[in-house]
Amino acid sequence: MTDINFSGMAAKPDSEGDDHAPAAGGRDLRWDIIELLFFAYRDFVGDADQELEAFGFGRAHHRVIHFVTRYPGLKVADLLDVLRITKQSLGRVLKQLLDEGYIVQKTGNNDRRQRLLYATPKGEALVAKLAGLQTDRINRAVAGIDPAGVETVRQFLRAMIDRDDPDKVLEAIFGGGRKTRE
Amino acid sequence: MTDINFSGMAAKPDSEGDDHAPAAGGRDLRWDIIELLFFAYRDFVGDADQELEAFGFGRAHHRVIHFVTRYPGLKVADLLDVLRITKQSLGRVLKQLLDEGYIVQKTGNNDRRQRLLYATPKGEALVAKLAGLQTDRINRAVAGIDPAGVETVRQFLRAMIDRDDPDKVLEAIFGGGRKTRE
DNA sequence: CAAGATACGTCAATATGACTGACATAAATT
DNA sequence: AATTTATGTCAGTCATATTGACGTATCTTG
Repeated sequence: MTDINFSGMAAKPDSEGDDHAPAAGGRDLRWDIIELLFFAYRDFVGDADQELEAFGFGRAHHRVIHFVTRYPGLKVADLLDVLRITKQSLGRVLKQLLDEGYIVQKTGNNDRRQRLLYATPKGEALVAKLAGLQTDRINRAVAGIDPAGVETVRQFLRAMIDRDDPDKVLEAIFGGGRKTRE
Repeated sequence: MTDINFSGMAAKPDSEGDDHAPAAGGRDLRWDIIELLFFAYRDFVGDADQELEAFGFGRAHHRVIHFVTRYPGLKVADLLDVLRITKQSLGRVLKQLLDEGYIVQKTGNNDRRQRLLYATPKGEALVAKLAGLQTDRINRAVAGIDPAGVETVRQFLRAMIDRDDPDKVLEAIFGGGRKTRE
């Protein structure tokens, strides 16, 4: 797992006076969320890892095929914004997915320089398989939470995201308007 | 960023009948959480990246110094369980942190083979700085959420974590109720 | 139209953080 | 005394990321 820097809890918090973390006893109110995010995300992405191995892919492939499936017609430049990697890094992974038939490119109608990306049925099937594992985990996690609570979770996650430079995908997520769906 | 495989939304979900994701319009109820987790985590860990660069460290260093600060006296073996990496991978990073004075080792009292890890004031200061950025983000995110809602968020995150093989740190986190060392 | 900017692809070199496998040492356990 | 455990380390490899440079097709602009 990667990558992931994850978090950090502070040894000497000073922001709220009362917030400090005495070793393993007496849990605090905010740093525990840092840790929870680390472990939750670690296990969440771990779900897909085993499956990916069977296909000879890594997490980078998952991210690419996922967003292409989810946002058909995504341009290469859009993908770079979303993933925040360089085109050189994307290149290798994207080429593999193209060569192995998980993604196809179509020349843009308005701008023929663009290569619009689309998942093939093969690609969609892979994404569906991987997403199934993760939605299963999410469904289990929200099992004991009422609809209003689930909306609160969504609100929290949305509020954790930077909105300074919303790329195309983030705009879709945030509905362009207010935070909640619309 | 690594690292991080992240998520995936499915193109053809079939688990709940109603859960499917039509491109970028008509957002669904579960797959959006997959994406939200990806972006939230991406930005969350991104907070620390710039700071780490200034110190010449990477995310791996952050994870190590963080947990050592948070759980003083952690054994090397405990750290391997938490981070889920091999000792070879940990070795290089840990050695750097030791050499540069962010961490010190002490021989275990009961078992003299053990190297118990402790953060130095220098190490704690770094962790505090990094954690501050992340708790700021969390505090901003929960600003519009009432205490009960925040507890719901915590409940959700806890439920996202695998409990099969709880390591020492996870026990502390979940012991919140009773096993926490206390 | 010519010049420049843009979207994309690619070659080359490098870094980080992970891996497997093997082996060494000290200290605890049997 | 033999074995197991906790840790460290050497050596090689892999996946994914980086920067920098360059090429080419295509769109935009003066």
